[in-house]
Amino acid sequence: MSHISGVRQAQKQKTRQALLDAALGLLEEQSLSSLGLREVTRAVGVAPTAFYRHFRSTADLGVALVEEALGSLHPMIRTTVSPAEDSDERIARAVGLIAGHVAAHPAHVRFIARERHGGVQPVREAIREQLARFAEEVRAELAKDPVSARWSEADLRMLAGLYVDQMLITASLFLEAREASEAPEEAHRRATDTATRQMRLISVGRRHWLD
Amino acid sequence: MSHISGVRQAQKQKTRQALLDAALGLLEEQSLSSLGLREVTRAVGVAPTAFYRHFRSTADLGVALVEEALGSLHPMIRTTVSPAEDSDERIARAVGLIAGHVAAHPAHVRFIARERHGGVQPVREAIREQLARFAEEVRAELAKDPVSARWSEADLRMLAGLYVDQMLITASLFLEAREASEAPEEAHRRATDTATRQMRLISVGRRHWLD
DNA sequence: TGTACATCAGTGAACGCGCGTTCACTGATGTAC
DNA sequence: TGTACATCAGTGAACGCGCGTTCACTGATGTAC
Repeated sequence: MSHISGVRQAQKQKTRQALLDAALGLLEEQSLSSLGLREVTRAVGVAPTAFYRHFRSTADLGVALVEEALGSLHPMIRTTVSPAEDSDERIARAVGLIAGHVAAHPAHVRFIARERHGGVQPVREAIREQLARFAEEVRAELAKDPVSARWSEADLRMLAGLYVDQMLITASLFLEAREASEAPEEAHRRATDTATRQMRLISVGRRHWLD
Repeated sequence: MSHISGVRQAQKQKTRQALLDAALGLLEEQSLSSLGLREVTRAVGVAPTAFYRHFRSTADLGVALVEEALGSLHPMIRTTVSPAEDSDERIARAVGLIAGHVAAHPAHVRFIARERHGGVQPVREAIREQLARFAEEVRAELAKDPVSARWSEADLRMLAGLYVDQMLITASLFLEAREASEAPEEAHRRATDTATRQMRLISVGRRHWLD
């Protein structure tokens, strides 16, 4: 079995993951465009030159972080959108799922929010592509819903985009609440309240779209 | 009159503005957290040490850019929100105003989008404060509208926040359209279409909020 | 199983370079009389 | 108006430092027989 997994490959993978983890940690307090290769290797405890065995540049590492950060979002998005009825319970569950995701992966959420419009073009592009895939998934889920029966394709795409943007806004809001110097619990409560009301308004708009 | 304006003060102001303009230009291709003081002075053609006569650091310059970039938005926001009826013409005019603003000040829009969640804390904070002021202005305008007569304060604040976020999303969309390598005109048209549909959905939600 | 050779993840020295910051300075502008 | 002094925006040399990248290397892991 050693020729399938391989001690060497496993060790390499471990170092690669350590570089990704260290970079993600360092990116809590700066942007990718100012992240240094030596900073990352120093944090991991390997020689600077080891970096090149895994990534061509910090931009390249950033693209890998996009896959890692947004890969974990796919299941959550499906769960958030899929149920049929636009009930308050459904909205509460969606908001709770987003809050839970932010609590579980704050650094990933921060990275995406920061680099979505950040200074590193290949990373922006990678995020844009992944979000477009999310929007398409959401659109497909919405299309299944009887509520959307008479909706045009363009309207469905518009609504899917609105949902994806709203999820990111809500996630950012929860992230800011975590970082609030005073009363983060109160900030979290307010974030939940605002997100819930906004999603309700979008739901109301959806329900009456074809009136 | 020279002791009021002052040749010296005028020249200083001119250099300061040149530093701000040069920084804004450099920030089209990177984030503030990687912007170097020497880069900025080199672009202007002054000695690196001259920078300190105007700003304590690039973060300090960034805060000044926030004032400059968001100051110009206040009048636009008022015009966008103020009219009473939720007609399609009103939405078309709002989308047009945003598109015009992006065309007139693309670098300012990019700066705000990039640094809103960027790696420089004082700048994030300055943007957050300015956007909160915008949201409050919007809330006050909405409150005047008869449509909002029976709305709660919390609902008005929620809607104001939704409008502000939506304006930023729309502005980013127009910015991306400008940068689209292929068919930027087509991208602009699609941005207009998406933004219009999304604002319509929010309007529908608003109209039926108290149903 | 044992041996001989190949691979390749990680090393460590070295490089040239641009960075932010300090300091004493210069000379045009401003002020007092 | 003219003179003598004060102010202060911008200068330029110098500093120590960390950066990204190159290169030949080492030694553990993998492969062939």
